[in-house]
Amino acid sequence: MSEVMSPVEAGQTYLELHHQLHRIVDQAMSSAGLSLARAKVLMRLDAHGPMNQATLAGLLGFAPRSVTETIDGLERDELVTRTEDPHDRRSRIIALTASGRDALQVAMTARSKTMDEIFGVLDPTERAQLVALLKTIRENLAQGDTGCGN
Amino acid sequence: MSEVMSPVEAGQTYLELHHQLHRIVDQAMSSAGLSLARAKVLMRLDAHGPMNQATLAGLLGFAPRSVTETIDGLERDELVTRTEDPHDRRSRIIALTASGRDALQVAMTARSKTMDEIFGVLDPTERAQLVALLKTIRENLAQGDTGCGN
DNA sequence: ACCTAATGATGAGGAACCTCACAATGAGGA
DNA sequence: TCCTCATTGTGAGGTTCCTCATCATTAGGT
Repeated sequence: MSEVMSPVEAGQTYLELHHQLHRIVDQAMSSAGLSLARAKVLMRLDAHGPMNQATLAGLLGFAPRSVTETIDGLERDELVTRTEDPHDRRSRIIALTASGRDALQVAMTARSKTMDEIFGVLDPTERAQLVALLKTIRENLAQGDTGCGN
Repeated sequence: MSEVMSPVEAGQTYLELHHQLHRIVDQAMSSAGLSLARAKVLMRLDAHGPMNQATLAGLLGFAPRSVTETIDGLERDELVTRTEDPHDRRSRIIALTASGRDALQVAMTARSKTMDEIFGVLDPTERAQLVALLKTIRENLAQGDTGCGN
């Protein structure tokens, strides 16, 4: 415990949690009707309003191709609409529908509940600590990468 | 910063990093010849010796079906072998080959380098803190779930 | 011995990511 | 104008995960 903590050991611990945590959150949200991936998209649309897929890809840190696919599904389920952009005939504007907004709300409730279960075991000070550490990592990540971060 | 840190906010930060971090590590390792997923399997085999797929699934926290698929690939590339279990005709024993061991070594080097880049920005005390927090989360996770954790 | 239940692996099918290649469009310079 | 280059979205194809159904085998009770 008080041994020297190598980056590799830290990474090991992180990666072990990684998989489990993602699955737990995704499962909880899927049960509520929206997978984590879909919710991520809808959250952005809710926060920033309608936008084209390229912008969405930038915000999410996804490849454009991945956005196409996710939107395909969301459109099929009528949670978003894809309309032409009058100013640029290449681009399609994605917008939340009313059902999309409803679904998002339900999913976010489930999400919060799951987050409480997972991160509620830490006290507020510990959570602040954790977030500070993660942000430090994120900041120094942004250097050599795609730079989409947030 | 000194605001109250809610579980949801902490989770938000965690999930944002999640995707990026996974991709960075996976890409680095893939460039070195072994994807993260494949390396995970090979690491377990290296650490625990030959075993059947169910055991492997338990150790990894994967669904058995996922192990079958990953092993298919590894076997195709001759990094592992699948042999009959003389004591149980349902089961197949997975074992590392020499090439598998070599590939793993190369991949682990790449992995370490990437971990250094990511977690090296924290000092040892911070890393210890991070690991402690993650372990706290993991411990309390094990209650309601598959219980494969490590 | 037999019948039932648990277990090991896999087929089928799906979701969420990716890269690479490409058509259509837009934008800017010569 | 026209030529080139960047950008938007998507087809094609791959990987890594999943669940659910199924088959073969083993194990356990009676």
